[in-house]
Amino acid sequence: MKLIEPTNFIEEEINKDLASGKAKEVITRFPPEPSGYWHIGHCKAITIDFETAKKYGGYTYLRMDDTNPAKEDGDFANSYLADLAWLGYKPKKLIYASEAYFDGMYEIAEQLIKNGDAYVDEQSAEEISATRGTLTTPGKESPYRNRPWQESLQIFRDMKAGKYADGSVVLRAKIDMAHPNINMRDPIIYRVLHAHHYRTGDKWCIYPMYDYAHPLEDAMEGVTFSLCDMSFEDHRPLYNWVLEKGWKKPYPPRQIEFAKLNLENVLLGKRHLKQLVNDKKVMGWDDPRFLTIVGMKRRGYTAQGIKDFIKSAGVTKADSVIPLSALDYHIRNDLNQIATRAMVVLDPLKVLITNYEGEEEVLIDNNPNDETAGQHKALFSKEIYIEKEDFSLNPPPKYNRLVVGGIVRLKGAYIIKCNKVVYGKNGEIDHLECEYVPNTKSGNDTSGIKCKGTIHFVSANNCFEITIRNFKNLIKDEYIDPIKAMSEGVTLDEMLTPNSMTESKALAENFLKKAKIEDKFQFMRKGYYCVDKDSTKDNMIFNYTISLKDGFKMPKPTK
RNA sequence: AGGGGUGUAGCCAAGCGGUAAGGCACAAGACUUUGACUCUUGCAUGCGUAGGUUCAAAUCCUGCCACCCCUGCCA
Repeated sequence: MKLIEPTNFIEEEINKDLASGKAKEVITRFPPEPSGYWHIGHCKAITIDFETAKKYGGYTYLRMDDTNPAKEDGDFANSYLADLAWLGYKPKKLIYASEAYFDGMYEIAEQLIKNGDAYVDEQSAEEISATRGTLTTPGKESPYRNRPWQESLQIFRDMKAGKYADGSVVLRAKIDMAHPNINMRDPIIYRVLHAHHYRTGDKWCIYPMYDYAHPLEDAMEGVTFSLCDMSFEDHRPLYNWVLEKGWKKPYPPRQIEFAKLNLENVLLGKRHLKQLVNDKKVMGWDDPRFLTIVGMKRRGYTAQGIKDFIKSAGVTKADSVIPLSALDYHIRNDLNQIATRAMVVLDPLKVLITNYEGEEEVLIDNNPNDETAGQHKALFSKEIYIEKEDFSLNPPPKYNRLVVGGIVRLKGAYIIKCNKVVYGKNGEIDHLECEYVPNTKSGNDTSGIKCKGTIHFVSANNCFEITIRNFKNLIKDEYIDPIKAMSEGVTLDEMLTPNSMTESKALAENFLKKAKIEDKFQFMRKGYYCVDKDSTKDNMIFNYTISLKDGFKMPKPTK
């Protein structure tokens, strides 16, 4: 296997192992426990696992790390397959650790007992906890620690046969109760659990612990590099101990840790998201305000944008917190290349073109940055709607939209001049009276008139009402680190932005009637939106994905 | 003297003894029939800190400081 030009420390380590012959190929795994929905943090791990292996011509397994029947559920496992496919990754194989490796792990456990490397402890959970010692003091050895291995083996077999109650006995690795690393103080490697497993049913009533299971799963699978987050760094000595005592074969897997992804003003914890779902603060796990995969997908984020963001963040061991603006950048960047342009007036103001009768087609580029995207037809007619904020009675400096007596270009159509503001009974502006300049049609402008502003519009004869779902960040700006805030006593409720989801109506070009769920559009000059799954034939709902960058700083109103 | 990690700009991050890449954000300007996109320019005499080694140190050595993780029969 050839070496590559490393782009991060993990690849440097892999290169070293490949060069020295410690490893022969790069096979990785992504090992979720099927007990919750994936979020953007998982995307980082997934991306690293899959991209790293791919770069070396290796491959990646998707392995359900389902060693705890009390927490796991097959629905989650199925959701992962869909999420992974959406992200654009295809695992070499889907493996359920429970089905594939439980037998092998059990055999190895018996071997460990026979070798004197593991023993059955009959102390209570409280006793085990109390004798583990503390961060600064060593633990005490269990009275069962040096019992004959034959005794341990017999009990272990009886545990497996169902003769012991939950919590009454455990199998422990015999390492060192005085070890400065607490993980090495005779860790429990098997516990009794009479629970129904979503894959293996009632076949087992003893289940291996993570620290014992993970290295053996990796080894049996043929994984060569087991990449995980920094919180497992302290577990690496145990990972290696299990391999050394239980696996004993050449080319064991190597665990390498990297720092996980943290974002400002974002809550990702399963517990907290679940609370928000249960309390009906959001629409569900796929709420567009969540950075779960299903949430981001519904919001209109693209897999490409998410992956670009993750790659841009890099792979290191240092703690970091990335502002949301970095994610926004990559989402916009990708959407800019793929989203179809459309004209939608979010807050309509009626305009009558006094010197125009009838109607005519105008052509709008589907994507000015992509010639192959084609064009679609919009309409110009006597009665149109423009955005309220595109007209001003007392314009701020550098305002180049419509003012009384001023001109503006209607995107794809004519230049118009505003002659009169017509007020309604309540004193509000009812509509504008404008005239169009005949020889200024887009693509055919012979007038020579220079017009600074271009605004979007819809024709009354070519629009329909849609529903817009607007989103604000779920967490208030001041809570950059929500978990920390909670630890300081702030409640989840206090951190929530009030009315972070609102609905409004807008007028869209008829062209948008054909749009299907998840289709992505740029509402010109406003932002990116996508069709929500709640849409019906009579009520199309568009989710606000993200705004366009706005270089014009609208000054505060003058009065 | 518990153990394990990490400190480079507002935020990420290259750098691996030869004189601080790049991106985000921000600012100014050009272009523009989207105030988008694109383009140009600016943005660390400084690499947690104090010493030391060297012709030369973000890189090597020593001390100190700060922050993160670890006492589940969770993963």
